[in-house]
Amino acid sequence: MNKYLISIVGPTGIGKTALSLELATRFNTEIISADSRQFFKEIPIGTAAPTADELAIVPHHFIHNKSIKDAYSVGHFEKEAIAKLDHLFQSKSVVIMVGGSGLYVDAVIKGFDEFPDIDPELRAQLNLELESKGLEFLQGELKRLDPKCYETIALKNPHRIIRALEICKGTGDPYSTFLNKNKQPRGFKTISIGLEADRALIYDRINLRVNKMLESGLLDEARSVFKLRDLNALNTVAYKELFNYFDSKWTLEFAVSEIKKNTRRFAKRQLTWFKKDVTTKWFKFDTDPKQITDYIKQVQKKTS
RNA sequence: GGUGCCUUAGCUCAGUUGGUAGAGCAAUGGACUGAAAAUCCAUGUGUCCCUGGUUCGAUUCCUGGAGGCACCA
Repeated sequence: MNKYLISIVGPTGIGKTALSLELATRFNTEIISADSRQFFKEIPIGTAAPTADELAIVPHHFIHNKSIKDAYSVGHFEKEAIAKLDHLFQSKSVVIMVGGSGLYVDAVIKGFDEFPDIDPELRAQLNLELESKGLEFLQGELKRLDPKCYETIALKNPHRIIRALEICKGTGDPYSTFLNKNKQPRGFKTISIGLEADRALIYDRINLRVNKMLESGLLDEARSVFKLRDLNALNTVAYKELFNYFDSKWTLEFAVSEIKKNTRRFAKRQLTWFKKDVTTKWFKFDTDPKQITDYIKQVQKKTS
């Protein structure tokens, strides 16, 4: 019997959570989250994680299961998510995945190449070198250690360069030699559902949602993690802007408008990523879930 | 009512000694293999308020008008 992962994608605030609850109920199944910030239990409001009421309707996985203090990355997530799916598919033929983070969604659906774990000290050191010697120095290092990667990488992007270098230095082998190995085939088929709306409407919904977050206590939440501000998990829209307000660098009004702006830009980047997958079937955000259910059943019939 | 200043991109403004224009921000498009709500790349946006006049040519100079601001009444 075929196993199906229903992957729901779309820009932030478009209604993925609501649709996932509907579909999970209709298919009598559970939900996997592929959202790089909703893992963290300390920051539920600013990440628009499902509420306690919503979590009570359907069992969720990878929501509030980590602390912002945990070192966590897409590689860990891929392994945990696949293990969870294997388990769920023992009793379910359909599982729902809701994803706001394109890289995390692809990690589950398409898989990644294997990389050894790298000592975090190495990245810290490279970041210091970036500051003291500049990006050009790191580019030169990469050219020396992995000329093939140097040809194709975004040379002005420090994160990309540092990632490649930490693999080169940490393993002794060029980064590019780890890429495009045979990936493990997935034991399930994926049906990808996208939610869309006019850009102006997406932006309106984002602006409204930020206001709602503030009403729900976003300020207190941000204040409660303020002293941990350097953690990567808090390099996140809403928190980083409010930290500037707490520092008295920005007024609250300005911080809020920056949160809205940066959330809009985030939504745009999500759309750019998700539009690349031509297998995704796009629906208007307010489409009747029954119609989407019918589409899924149709695809199941065709591919079984 | 009088006097002065202003009106140029979505916003704030610069500029053209007369040859139809450019910054910042916003916006838009894109990239992405363990930082991804991260990080990085690329790109314009126009009745230069309206109306006549002078001029080969006016957004620029002049007349008149409209709107805004300030001061004086």
